[in-house]
Amino acid sequence: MSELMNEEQARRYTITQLCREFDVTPRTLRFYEQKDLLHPAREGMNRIFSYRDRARLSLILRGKKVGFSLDDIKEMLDLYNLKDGQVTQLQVARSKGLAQLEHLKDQKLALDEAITDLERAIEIVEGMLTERGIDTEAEFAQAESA
Amino acid sequence: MSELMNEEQARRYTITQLCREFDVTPRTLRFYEQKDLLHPAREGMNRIFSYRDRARLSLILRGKKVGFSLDDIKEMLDLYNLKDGQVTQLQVARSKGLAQLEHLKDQKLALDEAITDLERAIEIVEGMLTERGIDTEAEFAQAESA
DNA sequence: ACGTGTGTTGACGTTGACGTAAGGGTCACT
DNA sequence: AGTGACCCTTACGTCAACGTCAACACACGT
Repeated sequence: MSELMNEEQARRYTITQLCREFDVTPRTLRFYEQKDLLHPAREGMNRIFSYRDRARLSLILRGKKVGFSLDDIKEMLDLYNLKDGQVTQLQVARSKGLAQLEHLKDQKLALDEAITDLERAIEIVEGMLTERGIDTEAEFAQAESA
Repeated sequence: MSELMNEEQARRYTITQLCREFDVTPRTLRFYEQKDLLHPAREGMNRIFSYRDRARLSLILRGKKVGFSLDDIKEMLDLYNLKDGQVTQLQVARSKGLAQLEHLKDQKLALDEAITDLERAIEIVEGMLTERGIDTEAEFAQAESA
């Protein structure tokens, strides 16, 4: 490979480069382009991702990690271009964030409830088993994935 | 015996009765029948759900609540009929329960991480907004500037 | 010239749990 | 006889976020 990395070339990424860096598949990046989340240029047939694309991808994945839908993410990302000092974008992001946060907290409540429910159910089942003279202690978790 | 039979016979449910009681739609019960989770009898064209069906539905919904898939639920429910003192059924239920419990706990860890991530992100956004002289103190939001 | 590796483009499949449409029957009241 | 409530059927649609092909293009090294 060439030793000189001028700035322009440093800010260009091929699809597999980005895939490796962010651990996603090419299909995913093409999907994001199709969804208008990324806008890679073309060189012949091949996609060329810019530094901006890379930054957007990073934001997309972070957004996904906290449970935003791709549509939500697109909405927030699109506001980058409005340039009213980015205030609108920030306000939208904040409001969406607060909503999502509430959503996550609701999920957490439901999840905690599910966990205690399930724990209690398992205890009942184990009680029924020991009643029948079957040992349920110190067994290895039978990792039976069907 | 005859009185008991009468009581048993009295426990017949139409589709909408069960729907109202468990807050599900008719489509759902038909779907469960199609998936072999419920086995209502017919009277003419109409489904007649027995007390057993009602009990199964209750179990189905409880299973769903703790995150079991319908396939898992079916597997466990089907073991009711094997009658080896129900030991097999209990053992399968226990093992599936433990697996699902681990799954839920994993989810909980991810969820907690997502929540703190999102909280931090919101703080950053709010910081950027107050920097721009915009008020972020919403009326019902509990988040105050630190 | 050849294979290998990397890229491209659709188009269809997957998963889970149903929803919806479209059409029609039966029954009790009024 | 009409109205409305309830019931049935089959079949296709939905959502999210991709996965999985198939078929084809291009460059590189040998």
